[in-house]
Amino acid sequence: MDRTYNQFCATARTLDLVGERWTLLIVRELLTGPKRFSDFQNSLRGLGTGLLAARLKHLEREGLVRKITLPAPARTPAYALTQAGTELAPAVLALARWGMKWAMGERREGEAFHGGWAVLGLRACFDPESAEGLRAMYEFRVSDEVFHAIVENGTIETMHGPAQRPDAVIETDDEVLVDMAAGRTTLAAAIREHRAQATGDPDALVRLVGMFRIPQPQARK
Amino acid sequence: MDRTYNQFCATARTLDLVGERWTLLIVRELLTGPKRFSDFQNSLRGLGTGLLAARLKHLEREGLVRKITLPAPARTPAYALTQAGTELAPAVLALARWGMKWAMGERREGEAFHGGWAVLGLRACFDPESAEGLRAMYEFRVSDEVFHAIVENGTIETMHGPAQRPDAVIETDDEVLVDMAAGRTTLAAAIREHRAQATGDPDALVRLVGMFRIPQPQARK
DNA sequence: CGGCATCCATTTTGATACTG
DNA sequence: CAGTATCAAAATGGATGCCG
Repeated sequence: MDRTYNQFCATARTLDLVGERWTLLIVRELLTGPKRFSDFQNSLRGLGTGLLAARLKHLEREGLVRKITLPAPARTPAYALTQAGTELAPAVLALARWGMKWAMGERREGEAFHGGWAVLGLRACFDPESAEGLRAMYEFRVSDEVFHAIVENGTIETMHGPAQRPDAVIETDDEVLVDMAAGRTTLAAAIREHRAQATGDPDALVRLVGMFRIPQPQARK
Repeated sequence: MDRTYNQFCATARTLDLVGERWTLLIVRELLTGPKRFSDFQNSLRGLGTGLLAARLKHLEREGLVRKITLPAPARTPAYALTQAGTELAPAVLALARWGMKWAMGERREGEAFHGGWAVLGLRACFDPESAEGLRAMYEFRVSDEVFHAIVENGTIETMHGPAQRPDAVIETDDEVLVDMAAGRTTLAAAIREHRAQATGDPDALVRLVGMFRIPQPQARK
């Protein structure tokens, strides 16, 4: 372990820290908020407990992740990104944008799916210009998971958990999100076709559906 | 081989394609233009010929890399990025920017260094606003390697090889580039202190040195 | 639940020798 | 120079057992 490329290069140095298998997916999970050990086990099938523990320890040692104790009443240990870890977001989102355009297509047999991934996908497609002058809070409920998005000053933040005081609430299920990820529908169309229920401030909803630039999928060649 | 995360997620799908060891560094090399098999061997120490061949074959099969024949008089085989491969640039550059801020510091004992990496670093730090309205071509000569940069419409392209008709030429050596990468000097300071020789259009040179926003290195915590 | 330790089968990698 | 072939070392995946 701790193999290094031994290159004085910013890309190589970064990959020395986060380039090993599973590491960037752990970061991806943390981009929507702190996670417990078992949260990772649920969303990262194939990653054994031993390797997960080793990866978390490595990220902690390297100052990308901090071990925390969840506030009462949970009081259970969890992991959160440090500032350095949080700032990996642009890189992870760039990988996600590339994947949306060049690598998504249909869901393959046996592929796992979690709502949080789609929420991060929305963030990756966020278009600051479309959100100019808007300040709004949205809540997404999807199959007993809840996320929220805070839009402000042309920025978006997407996190696990309920919103404080949402301007609008969107309720839907995994199937719709999968269809969106596969490019078969859009947020606007899903609402129009009653596959997603939207309530709250109509203005905030209109702004929401125009806020994302979803890349047109392409074949690689 | 061809292990997959088995997740219907854009980030995971991308990492299925380019997340294995060495793969993104191969892409990094190709971001400054086509490379021959031996070019990779020279810049990627530790990557054996067998694994290199396997990685290139994989990238070719997946439509990220295309095998080409270099134009006369070379006529030797080489590898170039496809459109899909080229569009990995934002992700690689995002990783590089993170590394400049959070992972660079001093050059460590035994770390390799190549001018091309610094040139890519410049591209990663390029600030479109600073280059607004500028159209210029620069040539960089550093220890028997030559690169050029084309600046146009707030975009930059940095490639291996001489410029067609450079507006300015900057000549320097690895040591200066290492100092720049370590944050110990800047392009402007290096020219001022005669550690880099700049010739050509003074206007183009003034614009050049103001064109990059080099991140302030931070300690992770 | 949270997490570490251990054992083992399988993959991946690194290094080198070899060939057209 | 452009790769193949080969083999040893390391990383991973999966299971299981343990302990607070």
